[in-house]
Amino acid sequence: MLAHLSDNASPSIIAGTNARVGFDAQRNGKLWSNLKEICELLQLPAFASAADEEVLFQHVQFKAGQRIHTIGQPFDMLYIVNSGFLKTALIDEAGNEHVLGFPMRGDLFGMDGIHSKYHTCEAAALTSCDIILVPFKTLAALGRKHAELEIAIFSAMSRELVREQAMVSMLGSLSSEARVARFLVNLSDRFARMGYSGKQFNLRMTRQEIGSYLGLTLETVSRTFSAFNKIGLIAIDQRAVEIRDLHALKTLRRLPPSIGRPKAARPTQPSAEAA
Amino acid sequence: MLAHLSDNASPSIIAGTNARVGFDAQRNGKLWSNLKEICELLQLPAFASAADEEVLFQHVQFKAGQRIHTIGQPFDMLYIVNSGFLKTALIDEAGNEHVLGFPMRGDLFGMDGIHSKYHTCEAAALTSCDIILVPFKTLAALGRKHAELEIAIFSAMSRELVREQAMVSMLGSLSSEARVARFLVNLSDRFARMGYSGKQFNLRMTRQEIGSYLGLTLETVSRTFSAFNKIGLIAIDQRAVEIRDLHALKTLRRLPPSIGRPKAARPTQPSAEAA
DNA sequence: CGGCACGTTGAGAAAATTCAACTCACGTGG
DNA sequence: CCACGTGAGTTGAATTTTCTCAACGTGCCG
Repeated sequence: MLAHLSDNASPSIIAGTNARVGFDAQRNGKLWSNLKEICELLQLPAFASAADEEVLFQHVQFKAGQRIHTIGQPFDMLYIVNSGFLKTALIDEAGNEHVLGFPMRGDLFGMDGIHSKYHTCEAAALTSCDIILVPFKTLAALGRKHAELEIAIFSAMSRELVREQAMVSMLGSLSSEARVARFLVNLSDRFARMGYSGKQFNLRMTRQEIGSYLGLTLETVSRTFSAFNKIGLIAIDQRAVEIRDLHALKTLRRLPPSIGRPKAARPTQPSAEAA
Repeated sequence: MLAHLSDNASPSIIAGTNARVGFDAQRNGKLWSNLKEICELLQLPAFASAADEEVLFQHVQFKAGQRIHTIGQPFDMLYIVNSGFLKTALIDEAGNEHVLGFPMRGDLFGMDGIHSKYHTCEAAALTSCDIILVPFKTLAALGRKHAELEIAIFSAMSRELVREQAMVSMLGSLSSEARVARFLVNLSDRFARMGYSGKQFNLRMTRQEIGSYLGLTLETVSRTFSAFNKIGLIAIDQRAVEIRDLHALKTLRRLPPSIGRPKAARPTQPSAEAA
């Protein structure tokens, strides 16, 4: 119960250029961050002049299940995750959700809306979240003022582009096992970078959401987890994961045939038998 | 035989801020474009002050098979297609190519390199191409000068992001037939927008490249084309395509079972038979 | 203590791949 | 000028992978 929340996806106070820090930082249990803090959070090289900027960005809390933005909603903000876990997703014509990513601390999202001025995907909180609102116009204006910041914004978008390209490549060519393995390695990396254990962590999303993200069914995800568990690559119990053999997960391409589908070893010549 | 080309992916003349238009536009058979022309080519709203900019951007010609940039190559340019057809692709650890897109006239590419300062994918010409070189530093500086241009660059990157998200969603959830259908519809749209016929056109890429792009094997692509041909959605002969039923292609989810795989109608009860 | 969403597991079906043979178009060199 | 080699494309059959459907555990919230 972190804070009282207005409602679904429409924070009524607009982040921007008002506010003195000491006072407003505490008001309503909300926080405000300056440009320097944001650069650090995003792991951008905080450039010299950033410290001089007095612009403050508002934090807003969301509870699990709440949407930060929805499909079709007019775009005017970017969002930075200060804490908590989210998912971003597309809804296709048939009404099926397709998960695009799982933003967490330090991740920037909402950039899908820049082009059409409307969001083309939705973002929802998987846990309680603390999100920093970054009015796009404010950010663009700052970019025009500070060359390093402009480049940093381009860079952040480029990074997202590269990430999605890797995703496309993975979906296009890897087996289900390899996809699940890489998903775990990726989570492990991100938890480690956040200062948490990269070896033991809790999944914040359902098998369904993982499957949607990886282009697999929830059953295939579940079976693959079980198979990894059986051969000692991981230990998994519900949402609690322990990475046991990171290297194997990183390099895994395909499981030996007999593991995933427990079938008697097949003779190399499947010729005359089983009459 | 459009022009004499230096070599693979290393145009020796650096585009930038030199050059008087009338003279250099013809020198060496090369062309130079100003900011206004580029905005038009990219279908950006050409803003007022763009016309005043005297910066010129160099064109370079590539022949089919040549690479515009390679993986690992230091990034300093963006590229705009003035004419011709290309592919962009990732090479995975196993050495397999994974096609990411097929840039054509009006498309901007090379943005993958902004983040890491090195290109993470390669771009190769499928036909003879005329490419405009846009030094990234020059573009960023212009963005800082013109608010509308800065927004337009963000917008172009956002559009690419949304395009890739749609791709991820497609790879994650659509059948092979639906993917191929959408691929054809997408090509049709783009040809039409370029002023060519959206009904009849030539594929510039192999079945292998289409398959790689769609996350399918070349055989599946070929079979799907044949099936579409058989039921009259398209007419196809080698690389020549005629779109016969655009609406059906747009809405296709899955082919009726008997079409793709010509098998005798199976009894609803596959019980006692085939002794 | 239900009710219910989440997760696991199995068996059979469907989709797509693999392997293989064959055809076709095109360009090169004899 | 035509034979021939080669890369591209087509098609078939068998196999593999993944999905679908279904049943059953499990843990949590009201």
